[in-house]
This record gives sequence, structure tokens and C-alpha cells, in this order.
Amino acid sequence: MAGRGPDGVTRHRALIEASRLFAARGFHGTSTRDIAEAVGVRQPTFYRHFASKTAILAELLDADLLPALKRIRTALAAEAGPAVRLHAYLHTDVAAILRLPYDVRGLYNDDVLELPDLTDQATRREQMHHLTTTLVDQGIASGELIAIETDFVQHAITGLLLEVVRERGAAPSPAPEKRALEVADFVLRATLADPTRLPDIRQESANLSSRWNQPTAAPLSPGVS
Amino acid sequence: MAGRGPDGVTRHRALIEASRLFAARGFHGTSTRDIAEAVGVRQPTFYRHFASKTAILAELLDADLLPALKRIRTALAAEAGPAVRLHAYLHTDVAAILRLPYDVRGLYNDDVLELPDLTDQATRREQMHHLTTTLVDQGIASGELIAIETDFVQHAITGLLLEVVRERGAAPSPAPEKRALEVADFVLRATLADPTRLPDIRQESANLSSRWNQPTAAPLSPGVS
DNA sequence: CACATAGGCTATCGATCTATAGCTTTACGC
DNA sequence: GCGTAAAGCTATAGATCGATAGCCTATGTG
Repeated sequence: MAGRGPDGVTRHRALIEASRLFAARGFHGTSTRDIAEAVGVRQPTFYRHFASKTAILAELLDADLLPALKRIRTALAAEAGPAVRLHAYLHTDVAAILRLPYDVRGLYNDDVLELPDLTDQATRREQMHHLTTTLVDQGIASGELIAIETDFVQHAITGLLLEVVRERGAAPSPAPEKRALEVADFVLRATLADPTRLPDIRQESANLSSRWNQPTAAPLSPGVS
Repeated sequence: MAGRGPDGVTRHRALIEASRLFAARGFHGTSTRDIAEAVGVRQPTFYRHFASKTAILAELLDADLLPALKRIRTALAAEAGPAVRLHAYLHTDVAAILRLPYDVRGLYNDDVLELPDLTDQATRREQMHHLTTTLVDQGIASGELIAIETDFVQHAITGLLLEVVRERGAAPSPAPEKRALEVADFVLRATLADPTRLPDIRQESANLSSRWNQPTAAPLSPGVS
């Protein structure tokens, strides 16, 4: 019952269990004992895999933020109207988050990003918001979206995302595609100057995001294959 | 520097400071020492005003939930179309929450409602969601709202509310009326079968909610007047 | 002016938390 | 088949947490 070689299974399970515990009780409300016990090892074993309690949170945040930054950058650079790019971004973003093996509900709850060891993650989060705002601004400037306050839309999107992952609970969502489309449609219905264009935008968005998915058919699941 | 009579000032300030600290660091991440120090007293003095750390959270939750339950019940019983009542409810609800002296951001974050001492509050939160769902269902059944998944709308509303109060930060919002109207408009644009009806609905909603405000012109601010 | 009480204080207990030290066992490369 | 390193363990240090005990003082009422 000890030392089973470098297979990375415990580490991978710790990330998953920690994300669920953070979602259920918050970062501060979860102890390293809780995480270790959920994995089935003793508390000090936690420190064989992570330098600190904050380090595991940083890794979970990066697993969410780094791909998300890639997605919003892709959406900003794509060749299509702002409304189509916004729809495609929301669609792919929500689908990707719902497919994560981690439970991201608790990662942005308390202002944990102000912890001194998480300045990198705080910066990335800031960039995310800025780039999303830029995308919405392009839509408003082009006249495709109504003259709505950009920051409000940004917050509305964030709220929708958080609540959708909150709803899915711990297990990966049963229908990520459906929920993702619902979120994208919801936001665009609420912001489009001409809502009757939604069907066309959905079509274009589907074409665009399918083009994104083609080149990068990357495998997932670190450790357990 | 001790014993200043029953003025209730410290208790009132403790509620405000605790709500801010819960928002910033979560319930578990906030110690009774933190709250006491923010108020300017020593930690044991906290227990002269609250039976436990959980008790202060229960009181903050009730300050939000009890009036909110009243508002949703009023909206369900009002004489108007479902869409108008939904708009009026969202409008008055967001405005009321933004006017609260407390920072409600942290109250619903971690699954703190599962604490054994908070079963009453958990029940009320459950009722809130149920009644909101009912109101949305009426709108869909009447054909005024599109055939959207009720639970999704419920979650979208919750996400919007939480993010709006998150955005306002600690201080009472500078323009609660404006934000409240933005939220109500946003949700109805996203769910109305015929979005061109929004101006009419806004008008009717304004009439309806002004009627609600008339009979109950209650004063606020317990303690400090 | 006496005195009851609200509301402050110091001191401290027992539990729990993060993290480290140091030992032991298993798996894998050579 | 032997040694190294990964990965487990026990024990424990040091800090902090929620909560209680017991004392002191200012205030308001008679």
C-alpha cells in the first residue's frame, strides 16, 4: 500500500476531486485532508504531487483559462461578422468548459484570484474579460448588436457561464452541445439589433466553429488514457 | 473604551462588514476575527451580538431571501400578462438587491446552504427558484415567451443577478434603477416570442411596479437613521 | 445615587489546518 | 537482481480558528 511508481493517477484524481470540493465548499472551505481523503491517500501525500494548496488551484485555473484565451483569440481573428464570431465563440467556449473533466464552479467564486501566488491567473482572467469586451464592442460598432453597455454584456456572459457549469454539477454534462447552443442563442437574442437574423447567424456560426475544430483534433485526458 | 449601551451600531456594522468579507473571501475564508477587526472590536465581542459564525450568515441570507420571496409572490399574483409580470419582477428584484446595504455576492457561492444550521434558508432559496420557474412557465404556456427550457431561464436569471451584484462591488450601486431595467430588458429580449413587444411591456411593467411600490413605502436602515 | 444590563475586554481551550521531516515500500531501468 | 526514485506512510511543529469563561465599564432608569 505504498509507492506505486510514477503513473500520475493520484495526481490526476486529486485535480478532479479538488475541483469538486472547491465547487462544493469553496477553496478556503476545503482542506488538504479533504482532498487527500477523497483520493484515498493520507494528507501529507498531497504534498508529493503539489507544492502547496494554492498550487493545485493555480493548475485548475490554468486548465480553464489557457484554452479559453486561445478560443477568444481565435474568435477575434476569424473572418466573419462580429455577431457570427460572438455566437461561435460562446458556442465553442461553453461546450469546451462543459467537457472539462474538472468542476470549474468554485474556481472564480471568492476573490481567490487576489492571492499573491495567483497573479498570473488573475492577469489571464483580466485578458479574457478584455478580449470578450472587444468582441462585443466590434458587434456594437458594426451595428449588428444593439447599443448596449459592453460591460453589462460581459458580466451577463460571465454569469451565464458560471451558472451553466454550476447547474451541470460535478459530472461532465450529458449534453454539452445543446447547452452551449442555448447559451449562444440566449445572448444573441438579447443583443442582436435584428433578432430575425439569428437563424442565419447560427448557420454561419456552425460553419465557422466546425472549421476551428478540424485543424486541432487534439487528444485529451492527461495520465489515464 | 467599553460598554456603550444598547445602540446596536456594532451589530449593524458587523452585518455589513461580514457581507463584504464573505463576498471577498467566502464564508469559510472569513474568520470571526476578520469580522471583529473590520468593525473595530476584539474577536470575542462578536459573540455578544451573534450566537455563532453561522448565525450572522443566516441573518444576511434572510435579509435577502425574505423580501425576495415577497416580491416573487406579488409578481405571481399580479393582474397582468406573464411577460409583463416577469419584467416587473426582475426590475423590482434587481433594484431592491442593489439597494441593500449588504454585499450579497458571497452568500450563495459555496454550497454553504447545506450547513445544518441553514436548512430554513435552503428551503426559502428552493421556494424562490420554484416560484420563478412557475412565472416563466406561465409565460411559455401563454405563448408570450418562446419554448425555451424553463430551468435554463431560471439559471440564466440567477447568473445575471449574481453577476450584477458582483459587479457593483461593496458599495451600494450608483444607478440601481438603470441596471435593474437592463437586466429585465436583457432577459425579455432573449425570451420574448415577439421582441417588438418589448416597449409596450416596459410601459406596462413600469405601471405595475409603481403600483407595488405605492402601498408599502417602508423606511429602511435598522439602527443608524 | 444605586444598580441592572449592554457591550466591551483579556485569557485561554481544544480542534483543525498547512506544511515539513524522515522512514518505508513498490516499480522500473540497467 | 540491484539500486534509484516515485509515492506512500507516521509523527509533529506552528499557526489559526470558533467558542467560552470571567471580568470591567459606561449608560440609562428609578
